[in-house]
Amino acid sequence: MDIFLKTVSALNDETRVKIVKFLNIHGDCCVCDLEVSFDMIQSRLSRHLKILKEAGFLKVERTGRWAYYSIRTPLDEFRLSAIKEIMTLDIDLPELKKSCNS
Amino acid sequence: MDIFLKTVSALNDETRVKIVKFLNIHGDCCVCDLEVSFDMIQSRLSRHLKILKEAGFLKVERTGRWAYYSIRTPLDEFRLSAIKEIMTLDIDLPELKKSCNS
DNA sequence: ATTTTATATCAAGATATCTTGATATATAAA
DNA sequence: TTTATATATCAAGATATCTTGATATAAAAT
Repeated sequence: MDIFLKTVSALNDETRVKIVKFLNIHGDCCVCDLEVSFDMIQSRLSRHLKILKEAGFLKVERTGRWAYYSIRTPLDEFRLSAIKEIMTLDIDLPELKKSCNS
Repeated sequence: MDIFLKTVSALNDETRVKIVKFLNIHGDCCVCDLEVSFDMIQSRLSRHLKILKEAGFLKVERTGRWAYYSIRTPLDEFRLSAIKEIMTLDIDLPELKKSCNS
């Protein structure tokens, strides 16, 4: 039950739904690129990424000072179906902007 | 987006997850039977049922003074996959107890 | 008509989540 | 070794959600 609720509550936020769709479209992104793309302060973004990661939607790979977040694979059927549903949503996503020297 | 968040936030509560699993196992139940089965005060139960109904998981049929809640059909793929996931969860459900004269 | 039964809704306190700004950590550059 | 950059975490206020108890509605029984 706890894992299910963690999974579901991770999806229960407009910002995180946008992040999931954005990463599913663009693949790996470092935090600073997401920061400028979404025009979001860093602490807020970092927190949302952590929640999505701990709910099993994202993985991180660290290289130097950068942390690259992406959709975790493989995903179980429920998370997959959630992402599939998110991809059908008519959401206004920002453009991908590159900011750092990664 | 709004509908998706409504759907997801309906699942974001242990009580409602239990109700969904219970109704999926037992079929139609009136509120008072759920009330005694779950040993839950009526206003609380009524609120959770409303949230699940408005999120598209449940339907109500009224007969006399009774309101029978059940899993709505047909369900779209995402809601179906959520219920499927809920059915796999190892949750302690109460016994079905009959209370009213329905 | 009055009372009882089943359900819904509302107000208010308790609890959880989100956002911001400040601070911590850790790698790389100077 | 000092400074700059990238990311993470924490504290506190703002906002949302949950629970309870009180009240409302509406059908059936008396």
